[in-house]
Amino acid sequence: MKIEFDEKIPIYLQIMKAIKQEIATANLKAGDKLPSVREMAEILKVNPNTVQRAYQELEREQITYTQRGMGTFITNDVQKLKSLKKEMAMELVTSFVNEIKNLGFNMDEIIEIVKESLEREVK
Amino acid sequence: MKIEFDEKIPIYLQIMKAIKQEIATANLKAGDKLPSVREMAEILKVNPNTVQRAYQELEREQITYTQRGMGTFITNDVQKLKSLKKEMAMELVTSFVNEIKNLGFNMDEIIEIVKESLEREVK
Amino acid sequence: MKIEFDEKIPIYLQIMKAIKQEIATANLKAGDKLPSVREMAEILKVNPNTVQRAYQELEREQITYTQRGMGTFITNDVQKLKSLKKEMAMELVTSFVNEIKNLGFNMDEIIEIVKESLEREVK
Amino acid sequence: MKIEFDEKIPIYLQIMKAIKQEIATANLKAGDKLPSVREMAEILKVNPNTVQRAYQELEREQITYTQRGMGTFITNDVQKLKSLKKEMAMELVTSFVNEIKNLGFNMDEIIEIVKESLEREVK
DNA sequence: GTGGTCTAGACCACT
DNA sequence: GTGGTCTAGACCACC
Repeated sequence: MKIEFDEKIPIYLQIMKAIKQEIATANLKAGDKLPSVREMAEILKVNPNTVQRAYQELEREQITYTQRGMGTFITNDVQKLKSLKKEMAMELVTSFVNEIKNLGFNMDEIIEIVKESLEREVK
Repeated sequence: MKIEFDEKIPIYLQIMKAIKQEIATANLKAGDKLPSVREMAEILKVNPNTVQRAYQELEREQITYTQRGMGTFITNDVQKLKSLKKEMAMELVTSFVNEIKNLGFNMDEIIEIVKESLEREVK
Repeated sequence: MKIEFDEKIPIYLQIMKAIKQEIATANLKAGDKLPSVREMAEILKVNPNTVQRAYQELEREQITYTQRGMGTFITNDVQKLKSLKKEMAMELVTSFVNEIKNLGFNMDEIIEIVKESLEREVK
Repeated sequence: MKIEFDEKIPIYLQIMKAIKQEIATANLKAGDKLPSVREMAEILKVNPNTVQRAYQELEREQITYTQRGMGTFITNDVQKLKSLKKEMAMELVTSFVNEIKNLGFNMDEIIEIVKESLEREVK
């Protein structure tokens, strides 16, 4: 796992997001062990406390759980994991749609520019 | 102008964004006068320093200019204003497309969920 | 505010508890400002980060809210504050009753020893 | 013996407590043999090291003793066992009374809510 | 001045 | 080796 850190956003949030993406794309699955706090800190060239913070918040969101002295693991609640992907997508889409509407685009125009953008990526 | 402030994002950024949206939707046009710092602060129930900061940044981006003793005005550079809308849209779209791809969706799925989301809004 | 720290329990939890007690006893009321992180750290002879952690958790429990650059305040949700005292009392009582029952005491005996204990305190 | 483990409290402490409760309720009596470390670990679905630690601490408190090759036994010091129950009860009561007072309840109120709680349990 | 984040380094308890 | 907590000290953005 590599992350291009955006200076403007707290690192621990970016770590959380990266892990959630790994889950959404099924690179991380139910029950999988995350790298230890220290390992992950090493990998990301970041202070262990920062990783600790990210793991802590993930646990609070019940995306992970920790076993004392054993490590941190992805939750076994498969339902939770499924809905996670859906939720993340929904949040992205609705906030995008809202914002773009605020700029005064109508439905057809929105579809249009999304398509354009996608085609550009292909090239 | 009313803003639902998101506590997690700097208020001055949210003010800037709102003003840019007003421009994009042509509610604010070239040469229009913005409310004075104090008025705006009053309207938004916000510290005048915060409005000041927003205006300052807008000027740095050459979206507004100030005339001593007269107030702050939208730039007369119509070209600038047109490209503003385009830029904002492009930024929204590309970042959205990137993020949603990171969740493992492919092009067709993306178009699909955007359409779904738009239809839901209509109802 | 002074706290006799119990070495065995995380300091930030003890700070949270102390603040909750201040609320329960109405020493802190809705809207009151808490000492700044640094002030409180000074008062309690504790690292600011530790106070920060306590304040953060209190905010997550919606017992406080923060205003950027202004400080940390007790929530204005009076209902929340009322229920807080009740909840804390309930939790104490039920866990106490459960534990003491586990030791094999019956209802009359429990009442008895509580009374004894209270009388002893009086002297 | 089954234990609902609270993740936040050291498991060995919870095991110790459970055993003490068995003693207090006379399910375990002077001279009784405890399950072997391995058996207990099997029963509780716990690491043997953890059980080992619990047994060790109980011995340090002179609540149990071990006989080489024979196993771990409840002490024969009946006096010790009797006082154990009393001590545990006292500790529970005094800490409960202190805490509830800190919430601003007076003696009558305390008796009142304990009674309420007990009646609720009966139903 | 205010809270928020981060690093560096340390100690502890649990497995 | 694992996570959890704490200190010390620093920098930043916001009001």
